[in-house]
Amino acid sequence: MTPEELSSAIAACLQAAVDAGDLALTTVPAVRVERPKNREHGDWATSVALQLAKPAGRPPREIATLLGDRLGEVDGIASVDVAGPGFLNIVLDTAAAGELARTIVQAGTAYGAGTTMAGTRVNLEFVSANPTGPIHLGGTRWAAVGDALARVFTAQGADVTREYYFNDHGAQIDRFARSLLARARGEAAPEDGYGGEYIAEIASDVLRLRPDALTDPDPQEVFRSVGVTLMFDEIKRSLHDFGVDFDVYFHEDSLFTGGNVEILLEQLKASDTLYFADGAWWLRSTDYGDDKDRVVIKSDGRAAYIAGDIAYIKDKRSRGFDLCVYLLGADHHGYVARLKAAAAALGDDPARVEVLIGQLVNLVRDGKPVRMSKRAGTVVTMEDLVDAVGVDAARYALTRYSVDSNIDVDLDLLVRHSNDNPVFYVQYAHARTCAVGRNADAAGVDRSDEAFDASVFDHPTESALLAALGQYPGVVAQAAEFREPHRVARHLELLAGTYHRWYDVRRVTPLSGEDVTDTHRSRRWLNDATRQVLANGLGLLGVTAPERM
RNA sequence: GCCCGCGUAGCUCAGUGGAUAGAGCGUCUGCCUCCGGAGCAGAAGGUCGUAGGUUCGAAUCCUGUCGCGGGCACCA
Repeated sequence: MTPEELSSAIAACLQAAVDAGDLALTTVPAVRVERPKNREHGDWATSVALQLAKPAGRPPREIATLLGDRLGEVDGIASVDVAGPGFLNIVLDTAAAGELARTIVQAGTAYGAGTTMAGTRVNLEFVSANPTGPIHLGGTRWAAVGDALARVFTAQGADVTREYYFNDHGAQIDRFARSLLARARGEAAPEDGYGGEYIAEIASDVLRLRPDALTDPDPQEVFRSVGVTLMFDEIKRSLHDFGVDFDVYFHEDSLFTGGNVEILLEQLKASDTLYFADGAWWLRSTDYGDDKDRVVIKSDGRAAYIAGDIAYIKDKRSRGFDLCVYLLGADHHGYVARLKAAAAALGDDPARVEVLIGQLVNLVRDGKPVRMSKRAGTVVTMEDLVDAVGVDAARYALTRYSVDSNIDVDLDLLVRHSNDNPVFYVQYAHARTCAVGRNADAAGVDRSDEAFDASVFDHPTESALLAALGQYPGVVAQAAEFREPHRVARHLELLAGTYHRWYDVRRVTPLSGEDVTDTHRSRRWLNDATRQVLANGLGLLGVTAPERM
């Protein structure tokens, strides 16, 4: 019995109590069951009776007793106790709890998948770094988190499009082009331009592809178009090597071709969300929490930057997405209100635009913060990080924290103590399950259906392991609901620890001289179920699940 | 000044209003005569920044306050 099934059973008992007139409730709430910290409190516990005390107008313990009596009759539940102020502590039949091992093995890679987002078409935009340089640490964090989030959404049945907004339109690109040109001519970088070795490399690559670049009538344009393409190819390659491939690379430039933005702006003037003042057209972004309204059409009649954002949202929605999610760094948090207002200006429901703000990554060296600067060349790139610790460790380390937290990355420390990364703890647990499986095969401990006897799982570590396995689907659903893939990583760490403790006290393969029994065979199921969940979870994070380390 | 996020063990961080607040790293003590010691068992270590409030119950919700990070253009 999984926590979800137990939760449904409790809800059913509540409904039955209401139907029988034992309990006065207008609505039966969602029932949350949790794993008590204290094992004395049973396998699972719920505080639903405490929550219902007020609406039902009854003392919590009375409700708990009434509910517990009904719950005790449910198949698979061994006992129900009322404790403390009105908690219900539930103990499952060993066999009912253990059945989960078989369920998981049979479900395979599908275990943990859900349907909470079934049928939802989601556009998930992340990274979207300007093609004026390689992806740095911050972008790397969003690549890891965004891709994991996409996988989590997909696991909940969503149809996800990973999208990268390619800013190839504005003044920063011009600065980039001028920087390349200056370098090719052997001049110093422009005052507002970009430094760094990569500029020299790209400049020389441009010259190799276009030997005539410097003598072209418009050399800067040559460096712009070829340079941006080269830079973008490099970004794509870094992302690919990082295990992140986008479905759509959207070029900002394409919004402006054919005068589409101008046409849109004319239409927008009719929107109540826009108004005319001081010679310009403004977006009422303050209605969505902005500090001030934003200019959409400047007084010179030209489109402001935000016009592109509006056109982009329109484009996304016209492609049929139900939900447009943006994953942005905290340095862009001012965008939230603007994007919501932009959706409203289009006559759209702002709730369809969801902006996730993640805190920034700090570069630290010897415990001291180092300011990253493209100009100064003190940027740590995605490639630097991967070179230092590898893709698995990098992705895991960037995904296991809440995006609400700033994280520090100390490259020197990472190189020195790369085993500190909990990814190895989790991967090791997976490799161990595989090793146990190999040994079991060699000893003839097969996994036949008729040999499975869940009632042998009578050790506390087995109860704990089954509980952790049972919680996994709920964790994935929560990760999707709250857009927090780090929950998956944290649960895998819990599961790995639980597995190690079980491994320490229970053998799958018999000692030499002993016979293979159904106890061993049943444990094989549990071992393999654990392997499956670890593999599924690591898969959601884009981290490999090695069979050997 | 205004807005957003954060403040939990020495360090890095988990913690959908519930029972005795957790993990990893670090420190200390044990465990390899049989499935992987990249592991396990145990110990030490906390006024959950701070002051109030709401609640039967607050690390969690609300308000003030202090500290840290970020943002506040007719730039893009």
